[in-house]
Amino acid sequence: MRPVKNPSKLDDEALARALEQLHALVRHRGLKASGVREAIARAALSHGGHFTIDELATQLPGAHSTTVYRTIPLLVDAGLLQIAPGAEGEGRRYERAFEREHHDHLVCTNCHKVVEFCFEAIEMLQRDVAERFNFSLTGHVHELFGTCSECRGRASR
Amino acid sequence: MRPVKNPSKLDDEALARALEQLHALVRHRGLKASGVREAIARAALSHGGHFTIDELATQLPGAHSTTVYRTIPLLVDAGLLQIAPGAEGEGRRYERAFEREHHDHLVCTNCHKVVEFCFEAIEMLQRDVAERFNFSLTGHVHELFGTCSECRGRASR
DNA sequence: TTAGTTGCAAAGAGTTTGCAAGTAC
DNA sequence: GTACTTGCAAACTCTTTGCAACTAA
Repeated sequence: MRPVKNPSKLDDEALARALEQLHALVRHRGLKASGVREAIARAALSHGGHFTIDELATQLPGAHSTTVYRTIPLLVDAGLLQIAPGAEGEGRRYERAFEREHHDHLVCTNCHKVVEFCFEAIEMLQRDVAERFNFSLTGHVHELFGTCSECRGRASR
Repeated sequence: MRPVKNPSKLDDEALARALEQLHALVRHRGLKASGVREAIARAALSHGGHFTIDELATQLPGAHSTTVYRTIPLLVDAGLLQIAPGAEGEGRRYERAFEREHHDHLVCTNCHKVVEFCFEAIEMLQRDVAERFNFSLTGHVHELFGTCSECRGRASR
């Protein structure tokens, strides 16, 4: 088990790879190139954390929110983004998936601090579960909730 | 690891305990008894799986959906129901929490079939993670996504 | 009598769709 | 020229709120 560092912004090369991956899907589907779509992709990939479609649209005066709504599923299909888990009740949130290592979350329910971790032993057991029930596994959401040491210390003081 | 049988309906005694637990909360909050509320509680507790508020309201011609929307949070606070995780995108879903053993979910992303399972080995590793990062664990969301054998068979045909 | 409960209608938030104008190829 | 893309407005779904009538205590 090990902590996962917060996703640093993609460097220019990685961004180019991501856009090429998107263009590959665009070509494959017989769609056309578009500057607005690329701008949305750039903004989404550069965003460090979890974002809603509306937040992204606000950052992009050049793109109407409807267009962002229409573009995000394409970016998900292209493997650039994924739905961010959690966010019960609010609008759906997305996060970068491209060249981002897999991680699970440990969340402090008091101060909302998030620790990202990666634990191969758990992933192995998940594969066992899927096999046992004859599922072919494509993903998972795994979030642990609790109280961090700081908050416990603060509470007992 | 073992599957968790679909929650069989509560027997009459258990149902009575659940309703008493609800009435305790109602009294504690200074609310009043109500037949409609009890009917909603009965229907929610008797429902075998995950349900939306609208589905529940449809089963209850005697209760307006607005009333169900108003009642469900009370049932959650009373420990009778909990939000069913997953359901990304659709309306929120609930499931029984009262006298129901803990379980995680394996969800088919194609037909939305849900298998509930319980795997103590994973729970142990979760406790290890929490300990490693000095968190005191209070809960978790753990859902595996994939394609079930039926859907894979259908797709390859 | 007082205060919680209910149904109905309307308001809100988030998201999707129809359409006409614009644009890539 | 054909077909995809975009912005705008409207529609749609899910959920919440305001209000008047009803009801438990």
